[in-house]
Amino acid sequence: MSKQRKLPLYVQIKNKLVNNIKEGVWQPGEAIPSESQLIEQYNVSRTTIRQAIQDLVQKDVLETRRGAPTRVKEEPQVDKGNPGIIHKEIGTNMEVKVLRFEKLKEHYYAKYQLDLEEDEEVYVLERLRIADSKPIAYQQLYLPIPIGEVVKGVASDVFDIFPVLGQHNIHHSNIQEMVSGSNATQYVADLLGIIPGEALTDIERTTVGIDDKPIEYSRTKYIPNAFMYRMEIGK
Amino acid sequence: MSKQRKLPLYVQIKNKLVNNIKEGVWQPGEAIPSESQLIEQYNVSRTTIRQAIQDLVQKDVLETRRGAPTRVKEEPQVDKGNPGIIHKEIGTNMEVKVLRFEKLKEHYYAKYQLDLEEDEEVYVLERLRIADSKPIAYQQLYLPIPIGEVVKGVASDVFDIFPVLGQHNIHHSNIQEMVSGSNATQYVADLLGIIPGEALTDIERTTVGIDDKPIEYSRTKYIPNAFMYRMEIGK
DNA sequence: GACGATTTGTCCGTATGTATA
DNA sequence: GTATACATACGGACAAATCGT
Repeated sequence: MSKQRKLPLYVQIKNKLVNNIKEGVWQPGEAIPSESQLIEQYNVSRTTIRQAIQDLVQKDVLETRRGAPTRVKEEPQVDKGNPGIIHKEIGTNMEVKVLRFEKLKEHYYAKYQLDLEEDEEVYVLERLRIADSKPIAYQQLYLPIPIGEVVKGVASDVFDIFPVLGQHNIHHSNIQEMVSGSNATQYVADLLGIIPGEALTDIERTTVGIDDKPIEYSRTKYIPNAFMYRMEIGK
Repeated sequence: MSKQRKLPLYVQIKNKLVNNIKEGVWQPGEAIPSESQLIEQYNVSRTTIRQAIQDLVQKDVLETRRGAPTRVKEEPQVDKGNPGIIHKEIGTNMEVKVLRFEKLKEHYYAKYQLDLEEDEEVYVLERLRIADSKPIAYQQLYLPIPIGEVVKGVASDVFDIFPVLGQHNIHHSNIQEMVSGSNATQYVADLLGIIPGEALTDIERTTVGIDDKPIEYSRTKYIPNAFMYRMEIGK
């Protein structure tokens, strides 16, 4: 710990603050001690405390408001959904219908995306996403076995599997998506009630967990005007 | 501009710095005056100068290194495609064809998106994006007058206007995009050589500059299988 | 390579403004 | 209205990295 001594004071303070949050001393949403209190506690200047706090505000760990106490951010920032991405399916009455849910031995590309070994199995889940009784998307999800087991019971109940995974402490840290166009095959067209050859908007997604292991590889084919994809980048 | 007086000093300084960059007084890669010089020039304390600079470092506008002069970033951030966004138009031989380029008095929604006053004019640029002699997209760009003047000369030569704007020291800090589906109108279908009613992938984009003023609002309608949109988020 | 001047980074203390509770 | 909190702004000091001579 002697190396700590070489770190700037404000970084040391920052680490202490983060530790208090990690250890649950200060819960999300809770106020942390005021600047004056921290000055006394750590025996440093206001500048130092403020620099530490400002850094953490920047990282979305803390939240400051003039006049009000500084608080720990509600969102644990790891799993804040999609930083700046919104998928919106247009409709009011949403359902999902499971077409298929089984283990697969052979599916090279999915296994490649999920970084699985040649002899490992993979779960495949095919669903129809339905809005107001009309199918709007055909979705294929490929899941590693442990993830699949979690999803198994709820595949037909939940529209989005991530909250469920979150409940099982499976969190993602990285999402990669590819949006492109394709033409409906006969099979998909029949499922979606459209004409073969009609254009679809495809979303191909690979999700990686906080342990850097893939969680999910999926392909979803949307009827274009039943779907909206919104994105914001930058600062 | 008396409202400026109510802004914190460091924000005023920040704006002045950004203006110098925008006006090309300080070119990308170049050093800006030292803190001591800025203190003299603006007659404020070091704290104030530093806060302004730190804010811009945070926004990737400036770059500081202990011991070395502070410089304007070479690539004012987002220009190169940002935290993992790739738009790919599928084809080898790319062209653009300008259909229309003129000032508009009336276009409420575009003005709203561009944060313009009721009586201000707006440039509208309509182009056809062509790959291998086949039209793949119909694009409408709405630009504030000063931006439009810059684009004016090159509208038919460049596929992407941002590098051009970059050369004129107009840089963006924020992009918001909406991807959705639509059906081709008769007008657009004729332009793209498709059948009316066929599905298109729409990209609606609002781009904001480093001075927080909107640069561009655009709508592009792509033939789905001529276009790919790839995105990565997370750490 | 060494050295001094310059520049940014860290840290202290203090004072005042302004929003919140 | 009062007290408390963070936000802004000033000033000074020394450390550490860089750069030109």
